[in-house]
Amino acid sequence: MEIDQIIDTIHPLPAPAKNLIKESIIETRFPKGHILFKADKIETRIYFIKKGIARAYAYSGENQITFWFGKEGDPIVSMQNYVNKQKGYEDVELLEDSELYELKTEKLQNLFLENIQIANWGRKFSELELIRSEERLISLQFDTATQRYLALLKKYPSIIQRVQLAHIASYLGITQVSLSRIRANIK
Amino acid sequence: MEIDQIIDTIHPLPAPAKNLIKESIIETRFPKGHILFKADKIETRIYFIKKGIARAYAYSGENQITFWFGKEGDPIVSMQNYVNKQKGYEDVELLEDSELYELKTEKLQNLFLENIQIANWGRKFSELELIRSEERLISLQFDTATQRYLALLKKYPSIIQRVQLAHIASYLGITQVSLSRIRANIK
DNA sequence: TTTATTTTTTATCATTTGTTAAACAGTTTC
DNA sequence: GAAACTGTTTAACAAATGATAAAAAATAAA
Repeated sequence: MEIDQIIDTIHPLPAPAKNLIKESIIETRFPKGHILFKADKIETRIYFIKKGIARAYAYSGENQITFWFGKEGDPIVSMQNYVNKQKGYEDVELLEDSELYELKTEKLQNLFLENIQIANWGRKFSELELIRSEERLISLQFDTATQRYLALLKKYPSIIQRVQLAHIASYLGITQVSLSRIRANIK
Repeated sequence: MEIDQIIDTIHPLPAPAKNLIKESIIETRFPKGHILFKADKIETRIYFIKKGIARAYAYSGENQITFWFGKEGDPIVSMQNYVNKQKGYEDVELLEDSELYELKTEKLQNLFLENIQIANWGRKFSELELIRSEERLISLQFDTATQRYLALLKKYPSIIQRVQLAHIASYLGITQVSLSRIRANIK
C-alpha cells in the first residue's frame, strides 16, 4: 500500500501537511525473519507496512506469545517507545520479505507541535489504534477461543496462508494443540 | 480530584488553553446505580470522575461482563461514540454516589481544530488510554487469572472494598465461583 | 526423488475453569 | 429481632484447556 493512501486512511490530510510528513519518510526493505524492534532497546522509529506482514511478541518464561499482527497499510509502533520514550515489552519480527516506510519518531513529534493538522492526524492515529485495542480486549474477555478464531479468519482470511498456526494460537491466547482441536471440530 | 489536576495529569496545559477546556465543563452529580451511558444510545458527552467509581459492562447473552473500572481522576468515555460518533457496546454504571465533570464531545472536537495545544492534549489523552488498553490486553493474554487478580489488588487495593466481587470476577475474565476459589487459595 | 527439517495434528492424562445448586454471611426492611 | 434480600463461598460434577509425547503431513534441502 502506498504511503499517501496509508496517511489518508488514518485521517485525510491536505497536500501541504501530508508532504511535511512524507519528507521525513524513507522506504526500506528487510528480509523475512528480520527483527525490527527488540524489547530491551529504546526504539526511535515507527514504520508503516507497504508490503509484508509482521508480528509483535513477548516472552512468557520460555514461550513467545504473539499479541499483534500487522499487514499492508498497518503501522508498526512500540507504544511505550512512541508515547513514553521507554523500552517496550515486545519484539517485532517480519514474517515475509517486507517493504516498509520508516519515520523517526522525533521528527513526527516535532511536526505535532508545529502543525495543527498534523497534531490532529496524530490524535486520530492513536484514537484508531485505541479502538482496535479495545476490540481485541473485548473479544478476549467475551468470546470463546473458537469464536475468536472464526472472527480472525473472517476479518483477515489470508492470515492462515501467511502465518503459522503456532503464532495464531498464541495470538488467540491458547496453545497450538488447542487450536488444532478447534480446527478439527469446525470442519 | 479537581479538574485542573485531571487535565494536567493527562498532559500539562498552559492556563489559557486549559481555561478554554474548563469553560466547556460543568459539574454534575448522580446517585449510586445511575446508568450514565446506554449501549443503544449515541452519547454526546464525556466525563471525568471527581469523586466516585464507575464500571463499563456489556452483555454476553444474559450475563453482564464488566470490562472497565474508573475511579477518581479517570475519564469516562465511550470510544466508539467519541471517535466515530457511533453507538458503543457498553453501558456505564456508577457504583457510588458520584461527582463528575461533564463535557460535550463536540465542544472538545471544535477546540481540537482551533488550538494546537489542545489538539496535542487530545492526542496525549488517546495515547495514554491506548497504553492502558494494551496493558490490559497483554495481561489478559499472558497472565493467569490469579496473577491478574493480584495485579489488580496491587494497582488498586481499595477496589475490593468498593466493588462487589461479581464485577471484579467478570473484569478478570472468570466466573465469580472461580474468583472465590482463587481467593481461598491465596490466603 | 530421497532425506532432513519444520509444521501440524492426534492421543493421553492432569489441571483448570465452568455450571449448577446449596450453604453461609452480611444488610436491610418491617 | 425475625424475615427477606444481597453478596460470597463451598461442593460436586462436566467441559474445556494445558502439558507432553508421538505420529502425520508439509516444506525445504541434498
